Amino acid sequence: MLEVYVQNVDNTWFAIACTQQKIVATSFSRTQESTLSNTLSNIPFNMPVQVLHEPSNFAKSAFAILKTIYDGKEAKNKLSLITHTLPAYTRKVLKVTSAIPVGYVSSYGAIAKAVGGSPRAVGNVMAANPFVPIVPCHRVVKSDFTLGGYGGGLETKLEFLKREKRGYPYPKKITINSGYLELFPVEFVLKNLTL
DNA sequence: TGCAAACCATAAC
DNA sequence: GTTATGGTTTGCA
Repeated sequence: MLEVYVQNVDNTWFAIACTQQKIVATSFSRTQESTLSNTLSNIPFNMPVQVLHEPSNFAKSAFAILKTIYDGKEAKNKLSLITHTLPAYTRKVLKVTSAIPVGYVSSYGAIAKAVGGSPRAVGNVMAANPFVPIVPCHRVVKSDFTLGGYGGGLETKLEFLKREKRGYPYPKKITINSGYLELFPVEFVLKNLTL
């Protein structure tokens, strides 16, 4: 039986679907309803679920981590995610996306170069990300540094990136297994958006 | 700039 | 099996 929790922190709703120690899905949004339905829609098969109101200790710590990430801060503790129910390619893309640090972005195409497949296939994985914002799909933008899409709305994606500004000056590459991933300072995106 | 064609993993038929 | 669908990219006018 999976446990699902919904909680409001500083005017944002967060939800967690989990076992005793592991995360199956997370999300956040403006309303309790959409947050809950988002999370429920990412639960694989039809695993039985109970929605609880009093958070377990594990849920409490998970909410704290979600909020830390949401605030644009470094999360020192990591949550363990249940991914074996997801397709292999999806797992690879989510894993590489997780390697993008706060303060940097990458692009759909750059991730495709790192893991194989096409930019559009990567976009499809982002759109279906069950672990928002733990897997930082908000740090994936188009190759011209415009925003691309975001489930929670582009405004939300932009605010996220603003909070993650770190002032890094240069792009860099990090090595993934046998390949590399290109990273760019968030400022490359923010600078472009002077309207 | 704008548009068409190529791209490729998934989910839905 | 097959098809339709993208949170894209690239090339060319």
